[in-house]
Amino acid sequence: MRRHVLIFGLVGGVLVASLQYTEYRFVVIEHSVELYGALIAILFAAFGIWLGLRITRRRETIRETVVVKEVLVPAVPPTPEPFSPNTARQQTLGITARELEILTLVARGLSNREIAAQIFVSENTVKTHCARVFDKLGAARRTQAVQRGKELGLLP
Amino acid sequence: MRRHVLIFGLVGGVLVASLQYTEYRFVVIEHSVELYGALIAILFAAFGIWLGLRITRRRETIRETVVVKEVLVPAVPPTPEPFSPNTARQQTLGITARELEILTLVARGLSNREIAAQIFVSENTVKTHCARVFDKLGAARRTQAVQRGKELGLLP
DNA sequence: TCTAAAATCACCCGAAAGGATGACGACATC
DNA sequence: GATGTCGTCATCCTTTCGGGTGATTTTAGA
Repeated sequence: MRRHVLIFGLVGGVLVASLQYTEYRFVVIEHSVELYGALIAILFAAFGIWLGLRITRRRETIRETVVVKEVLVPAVPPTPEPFSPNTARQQTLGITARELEILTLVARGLSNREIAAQIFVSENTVKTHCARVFDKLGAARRTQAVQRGKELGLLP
Repeated sequence: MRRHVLIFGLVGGVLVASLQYTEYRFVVIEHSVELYGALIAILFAAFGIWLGLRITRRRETIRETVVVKEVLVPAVPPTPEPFSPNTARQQTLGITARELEILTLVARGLSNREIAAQIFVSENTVKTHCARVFDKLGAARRTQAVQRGKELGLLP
């Protein structure tokens, strides 16, 4: 995580350097300092948002694994079907929270690339999670994994 | 996380300091646009981070003790849910019976080859049916097609 | 503080899937 | 007979998936 700050520093440095460079070539002529500032502002605001999302993402997915609720299933389940995930089964299969998260995104029909973009990781990482969860589910394809996941009550 | 903000602040400070330093050493020309830009950059990066934290700061991490408890559910047959396929929707989408048949097999997690073997046609034919039904469902992948099919009531 | 698990990322390779297009025969309908 | 739909099959090409391996970083828990 420290790495992000480092990256930030580097990017900032490079940006400032390049800005200095281009400054002396184009921008300064038109004295559009406001535009220049706005550009930097937008750029860094976006970068900051990204960084904020990235460093907090892991915080929210922290260990919410074992919150086994002692829920009594009503005799006549209401129609909305809240879907309580079968955490016990997930435990016995050794499927991590992250893996299940990827699996749900797979079930929504997303490609590895789309999943990667959505949770801010590389496509390779998504593939790794997929491979692991496929192995744990005994599935050879993502469609099969989704089917198994629904059978086992891991997915709604 | 506080630590990271701290580090971030430090890096930012160093950046500004070095900028100032170099500013006063070499580029003492009247315009300090770089410093201005750097300041804006840092300011808005911080703002972005704050924003990112804010928009994702919903639930605190909850940690509870593990109490895996088997609850005896009042025996209620899950109500097999006869599942009447939404034929009307199928009609409006122009999905043929054969295509829906292939789609259900896709939903079961079978590969094109397995489907071909099961319904005694060539793999190419399966691919053609798949392509057609994907097009009609507006899906790019089979997982997406399955998801759409369930949403539309075409699949159980 | 040390250790094990989890998460991250990369690279390679082969297989599977998907897109585009064309073709052919069966069958129904006009 | 002409037309249209459906099912069948093919080829070429590109993209995506999946398996395997190895590595580093982060986190949790003892």
